[in-house]
Amino acid sequence: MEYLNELNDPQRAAAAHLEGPMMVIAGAGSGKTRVLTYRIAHLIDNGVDPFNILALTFTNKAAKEMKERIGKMMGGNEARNIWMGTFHSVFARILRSEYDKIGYPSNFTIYDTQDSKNLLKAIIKEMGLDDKLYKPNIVYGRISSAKNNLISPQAYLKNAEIVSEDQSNARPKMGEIYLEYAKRCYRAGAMDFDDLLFITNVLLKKHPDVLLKYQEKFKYILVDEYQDTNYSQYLIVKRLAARYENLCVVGDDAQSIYAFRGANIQNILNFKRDYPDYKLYKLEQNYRSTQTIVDAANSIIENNRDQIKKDVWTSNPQGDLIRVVRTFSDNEEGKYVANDIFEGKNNLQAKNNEFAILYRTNAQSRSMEEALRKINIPYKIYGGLSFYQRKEIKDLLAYFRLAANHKDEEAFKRIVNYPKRGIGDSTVDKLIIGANNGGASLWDAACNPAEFGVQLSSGVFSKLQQFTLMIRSFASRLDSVKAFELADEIAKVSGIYKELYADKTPEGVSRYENIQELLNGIQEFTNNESSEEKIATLSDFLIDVALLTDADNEDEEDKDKVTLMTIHSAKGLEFPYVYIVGMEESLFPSQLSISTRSELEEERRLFYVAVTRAEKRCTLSYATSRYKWGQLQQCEPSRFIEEIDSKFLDMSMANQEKSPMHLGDDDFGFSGFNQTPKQQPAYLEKYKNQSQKFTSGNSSKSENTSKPNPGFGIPKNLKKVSGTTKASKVDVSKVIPGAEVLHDRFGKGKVLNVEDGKATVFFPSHGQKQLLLQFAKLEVL
DNA sequence: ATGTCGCCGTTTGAC
DNA sequence: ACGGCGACAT
Repeated sequence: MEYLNELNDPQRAAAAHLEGPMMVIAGAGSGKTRVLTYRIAHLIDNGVDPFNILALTFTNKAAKEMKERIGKMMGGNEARNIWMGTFHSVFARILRSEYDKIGYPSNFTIYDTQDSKNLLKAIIKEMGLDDKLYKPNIVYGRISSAKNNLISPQAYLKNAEIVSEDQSNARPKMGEIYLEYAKRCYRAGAMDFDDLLFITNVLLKKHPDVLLKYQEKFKYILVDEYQDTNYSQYLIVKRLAARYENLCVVGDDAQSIYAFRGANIQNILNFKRDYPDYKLYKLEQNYRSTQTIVDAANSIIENNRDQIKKDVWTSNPQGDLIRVVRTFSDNEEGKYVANDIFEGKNNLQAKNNEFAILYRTNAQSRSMEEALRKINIPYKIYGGLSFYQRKEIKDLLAYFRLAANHKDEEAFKRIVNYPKRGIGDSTVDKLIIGANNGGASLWDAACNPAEFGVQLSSGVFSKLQQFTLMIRSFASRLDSVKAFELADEIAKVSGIYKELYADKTPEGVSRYENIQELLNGIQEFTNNESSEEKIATLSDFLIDVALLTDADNEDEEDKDKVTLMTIHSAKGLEFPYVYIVGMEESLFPSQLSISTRSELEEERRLFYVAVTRAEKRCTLSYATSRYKWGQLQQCEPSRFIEEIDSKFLDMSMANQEKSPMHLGDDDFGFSGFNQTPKQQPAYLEKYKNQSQKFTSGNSSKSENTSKPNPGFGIPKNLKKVSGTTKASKVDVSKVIPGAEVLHDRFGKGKVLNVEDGKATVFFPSHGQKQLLLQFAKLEVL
């Protein structure tokens, strides 16, 4: 037990806590994972059976890492028997074993977000509702938050407050959609992510014997990232812990950044109410960052009203000031960061993987990527479309799913005519109607169309039969054949392999490679999970796959690369040198999150998370202009920069007259239009004053923009549109100067001149902008 | 039954 | 700017 000596006093106290409810409030970098792992080891050393421990995390990765750490500490196989995983994976497992109590098949499908939205889209269409009003995203969000708050469709329909809310949003049918959606999921033997938690709650509530069984099993419960739990998760934990109250929750209210997806910070604040005799441990010593970074982060979070009082400190050296860098454009910001990393590698003797570039939105990665690529710095990007969400992967997985669960409606629809086999939309529509009328699954209707009143031509009927026969033949070997063997066969027999192989476009090649990668993964799974007693089957693979994400397979080659990611995905990570880019109003804090205090405070916590990722040096950068949705926008520095106590800031890079870097040739996208003031077309002169007026308001806040746009003879808010990619019904070159035109997004404008098939148009209605248009969709008025 | 065009949406995102 | 998807045309 000497490992407890590796901890500081509060850490040790928390890790040594054996019985009764406890909460650990852990400041950034204070060793919270360490406490969790040491406590689990300590429990086992004190005679607790690993089978009686449940540890819940927010990502598979976190669970895996913790398991490995405990395994290393304890030696032997003790750690293997701990139930450790995400809420979803742990309770999916329980639901599969208690399937008879909940009326689902044990091999129920898990619908991912896309499946759910597709089903909702279909339902909205079937109900004859306006899909402009009932947008799948909105409906899904509404249903999701209902489920996370344990509101069933029936309760939803009866809830006066909700009903009137939907009514005032002109969406009175929301409850009916929810009800139909729930029915259809049930009929398809499918649960969505929220169902996994919702139905677990139902199970534990309706079946006291089951509840008791798991209360007895999980005598010790630990929950990581407690600030990120939603109500549904909170209640599961509360129910399970009710008997023994050996509950340990760990979190940091200052790092709660997921309220937008249902996380409820109140869960931390309410712990005291639920367990009055709980013990509170505060981890306040930061081991990660320099004093400057810790103090600066504290000065940021001080601006929040809602927080648990704590005093994060460090005994680390003072370190460098936080550098604030201003550039003139997003591209230049990229160049600055790339260059600075390049220099840093030399001056600091640092490796690529010691640098991270963090941003608020994924779209910001582009300018960073370009700049890094130009000077050959290897990097890796997190985020974007996950491997498992790619179309080709979902297609192949749909074959597996349908084989395992014939009732899976979304899988059926996805592959019944993919690859093309002559079963078109009209056939599927007929089957859906038949199935709905008979209250049966799509599969049942497909097998016996006549029974459900579906008239099909004999040709289509036999094609359907071939299809169902094929699926059945896969199904017959699901549990007897090695996973890889069957998966490979399905890829071939279904025609997917051939279809993708034939496509020689770059995208097609990459799709083909993705399929191969999936098959490789299944091969690996087959080898790893097979034992002498049991082979790993495709059924086994399917149980895991719905809950897997990209982070679960890390590449070896990615080891020494600069990391690019959103701040959200950086939570829990640390890097010696961190760049937080795009420190601009409207971007960070996001335009969409500044209307209420709580939203703004969440953005601020996000900033706190970003700064506390840095160990040695933190750099903030902002651009004074950047492209957003193809439009050049003027930007002002983020309010968050001002919130940091200025004694921690090095502003020298923000106050320079000229950019610290050479201006790029094309940073402003004005080429051919703006070379010298002399060449400036006369017609611009008369708009100049107007335009300057418009811009001055924008840049007033920063004192450093005495020369906002040196060397350019036209007002900086004028902009060139290089032309919409998809050319055009209207030939712009035919537009006559002086004509009034209507543009599809900039509204009414006046044509100033036409040259080389490009029209220069002035749009007073659109922020006083003048646009150079080529191939634009213009209507002459 | 398959291809083309235009419109939508575009903060953050695990499971 | 740009990708995805659905409506519409071929």
